Amino acid sequence: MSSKHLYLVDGSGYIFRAYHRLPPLTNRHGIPAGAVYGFTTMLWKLINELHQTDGPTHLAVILDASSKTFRNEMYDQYKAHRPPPPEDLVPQFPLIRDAVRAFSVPCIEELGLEADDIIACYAEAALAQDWQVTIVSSDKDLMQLIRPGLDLLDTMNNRRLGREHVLEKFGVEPEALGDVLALMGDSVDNVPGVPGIGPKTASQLIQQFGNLDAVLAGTDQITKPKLKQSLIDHADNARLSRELVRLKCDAPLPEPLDALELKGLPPEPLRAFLEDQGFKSLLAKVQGDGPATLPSGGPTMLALAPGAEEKPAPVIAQVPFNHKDYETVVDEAALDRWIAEGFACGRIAVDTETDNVDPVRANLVGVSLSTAPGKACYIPLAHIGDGLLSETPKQIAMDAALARLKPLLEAAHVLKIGQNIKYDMVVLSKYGIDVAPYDDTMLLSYDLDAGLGGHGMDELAQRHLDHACIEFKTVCGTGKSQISFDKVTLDRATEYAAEDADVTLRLWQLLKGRLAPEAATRVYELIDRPLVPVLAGMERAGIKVDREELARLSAEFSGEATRLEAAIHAEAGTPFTVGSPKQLGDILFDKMGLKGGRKGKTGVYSTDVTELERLASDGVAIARLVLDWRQLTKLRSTYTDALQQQINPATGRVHTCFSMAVAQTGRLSSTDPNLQNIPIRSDHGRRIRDAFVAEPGKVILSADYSQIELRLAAHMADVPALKDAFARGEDIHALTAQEVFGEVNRDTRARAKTINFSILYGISAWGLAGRLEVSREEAQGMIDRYFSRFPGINHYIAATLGQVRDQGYVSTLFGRKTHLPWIRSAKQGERQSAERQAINAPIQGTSADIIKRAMVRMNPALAAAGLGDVRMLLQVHDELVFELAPEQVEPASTVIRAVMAGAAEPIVQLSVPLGVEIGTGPSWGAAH
DNA sequence: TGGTTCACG
DNA sequence: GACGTACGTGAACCAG
Repeated sequence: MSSKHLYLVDGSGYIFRAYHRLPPLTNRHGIPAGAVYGFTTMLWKLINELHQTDGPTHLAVILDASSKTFRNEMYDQYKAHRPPPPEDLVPQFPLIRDAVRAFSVPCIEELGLEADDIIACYAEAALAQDWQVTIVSSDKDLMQLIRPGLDLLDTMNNRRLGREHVLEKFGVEPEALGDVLALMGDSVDNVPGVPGIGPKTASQLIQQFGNLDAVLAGTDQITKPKLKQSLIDHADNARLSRELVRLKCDAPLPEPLDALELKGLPPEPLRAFLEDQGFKSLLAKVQGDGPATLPSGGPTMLALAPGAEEKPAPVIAQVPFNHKDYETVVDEAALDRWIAEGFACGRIAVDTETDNVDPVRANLVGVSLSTAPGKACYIPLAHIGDGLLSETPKQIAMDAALARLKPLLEAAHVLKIGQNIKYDMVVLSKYGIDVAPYDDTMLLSYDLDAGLGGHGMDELAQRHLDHACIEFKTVCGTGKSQISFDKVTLDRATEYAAEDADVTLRLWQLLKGRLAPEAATRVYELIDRPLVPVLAGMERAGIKVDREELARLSAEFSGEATRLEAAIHAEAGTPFTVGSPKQLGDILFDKMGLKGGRKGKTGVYSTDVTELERLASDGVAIARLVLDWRQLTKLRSTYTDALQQQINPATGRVHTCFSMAVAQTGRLSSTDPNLQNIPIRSDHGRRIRDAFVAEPGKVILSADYSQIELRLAAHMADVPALKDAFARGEDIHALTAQEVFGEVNRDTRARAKTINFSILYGISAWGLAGRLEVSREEAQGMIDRYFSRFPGINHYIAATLGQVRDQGYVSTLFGRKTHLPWIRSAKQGERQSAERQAINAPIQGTSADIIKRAMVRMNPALAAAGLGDVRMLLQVHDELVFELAPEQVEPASTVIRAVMAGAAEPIVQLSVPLGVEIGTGPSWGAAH
């Protein structure tokens, strides 16, 4: 075997992938160059990576010279439906040839031949001389060439494709692949194939008969009548298709094989080319200046350039966990030693232990500290023993300990490191301590690894330190026998609490250094970290609810529900548990014999709102009754009853907890209670909002962004018609209705609204068809019209999908990443789900970034306007809720509107205005 | 505990 | 040609 190894790069595939992967960028001369940049990067990456393995000795890039080839003489419809290359791609072709030459690599094309044919010819010639051949492509036509000594390299997943791949994908040996391709045809290249035959059937037929001729000769053995007839009717098409997919491998070589020899990579021509185009980040990489750094001016391409994410995780020699080494601090001298140590280190991990998961209700029970891996202590402050046999253990007096800890926790030159430090801030603020400066390992993890797993401490310790933390429940128990932390013995408490601080410090050491190389500094420092004390303040503030009003609503909803239940039982002819989907399904579809299908793996009938609405519109009385019953019981159990329980007796208000590291996209979430899903859409529901009131002498002000996600989509996808409409303040759904349906009325506007949301969610024609209750074809037609009327959306989707497949994550305009590992799932459903998430996450996430920035700036802006006592209470994704004096409404509205509308700047300049709508009233409901 | 349903953006 | 039937959340309830 010769030691020579030829690499043939399918240049056309590279170009189109580069084009669709990158946004429309221009080079230093103002010429479109996104594809040039992408192509150059990919080629550099390829050569660089191959060089580090047992690399190629010969390499060439193969391009298509023209659109007309010998195949058009065989079949004039060949590739006839293929649209011409995009307008902004055409001027990039010559630049791409320049790029290849800059690498000192031959760039080969030949009139009348497609790149695939030239590749086949070179492959044939090289194999004849016993060379190894690798074709850099994932094109299925080229897979026909696979044989011993020849494989394909799919750079998208860095996979080698050989015989096994063809067998797995098409069920046949590579030699028989041409026959399969001929039967199935190719709608993109307009290879006719045989109608009704796709990859599955084609593969099955070839496996059964051996080859195409045998299939066509053996139709009498085929049992399915439709398939048999189609094969007989279109036998000629099948034979023609066989010739169209056959690669021509006997043409003379444009350059001799030896001319493809790789002579290293002379730096000068490449440097000159990159400099001329203004590809600075790539230039830096080529010159060995290390990985791409943060974006600095110029086009956005730096942020998209691959490379930085491929660093190996740093290996830190791990100090073992030994719980017996932790110190229980019970005298002031020992405490002073630890505090001095904290000042000396300049950073210290801190964790508080309390008697309640709700920080607003919690009392401080102890504090743990850590200054180095393995070195941690616990300072018990309010332990009371088990309350039965043991006595209250000896501890430092709370006041004395806090007086000593306060200077450390507030010292400007000592960094306090916490895991979910918002909790500790809320607790400590009740004791007059304002923790600052601070870092939060939960947020570090969230801003680096969103989408790769949870961000709780136990999970992070397992993932990064390979350490299983002592579980809270093994210390305090669970369920009825659970005890509060102040009843835990000091030695158990120390093991648990000090470990938390120890783990937090270790995690901080691992995660903090990743921020800059992984381009997460901006999101962490400018958005999430500064938001922590803002949210802590909102949680402490809480919002007043009118308990009596809630109780009245509960009683009213109860009464109505009881009446409805009786009516439902009467309709059903038997009493049953209306709240049981299983029993309801059996009553509706078995006993009453209504039409409806089984759903789900559990085999229960679906009785959800769409199903019941369908029945109700068919005049089924019980369906409407059940819907009304469900609404009332839902509102009562989830809201009017539960909220009364949630009122904090000490403050008379409800204090939600905002979670910063739960949502995959950067949004907040709200729990205990969830105040982000308080009803508003129904009349019954809206009355619940009226129970959220201002304290006497104050009013509620609600400010919400109007259609922020659609505006961001218009900006991010660069859609002129949508941007203009937003700039002029037009009704965007009406505009969409006009463009898609040609007229605006109630119905078309409602449908247009659905379509607009569908686009944000990355819907399929099937999904839209279901929502609008039209056929799949009609839905596809609407989507097509939408894409043609609003060009840019298409490109955004293609570029986003290319990006996520390439790098495994998508980013917001501010650089927040959402990792989507399922994008590489072998299961189609999981993959498609990840694709929809990829389309939505940058939009939803950018919106989340913007309102978070508004929140970070809000209190200082209000204070600067002399409105320091205006209180921000809630955030509901695109809405902020405030409590203020009536005379403050006017000046505060000005400040709030300005802060919210300008929240993206100066980091991001939007090409659409952000609209802010403000309302006020005695209650949250009235403020809308 | 998992499945179902439904409240919100 | 089969597949699936919109993105992101949290809470309550039923049934096993």
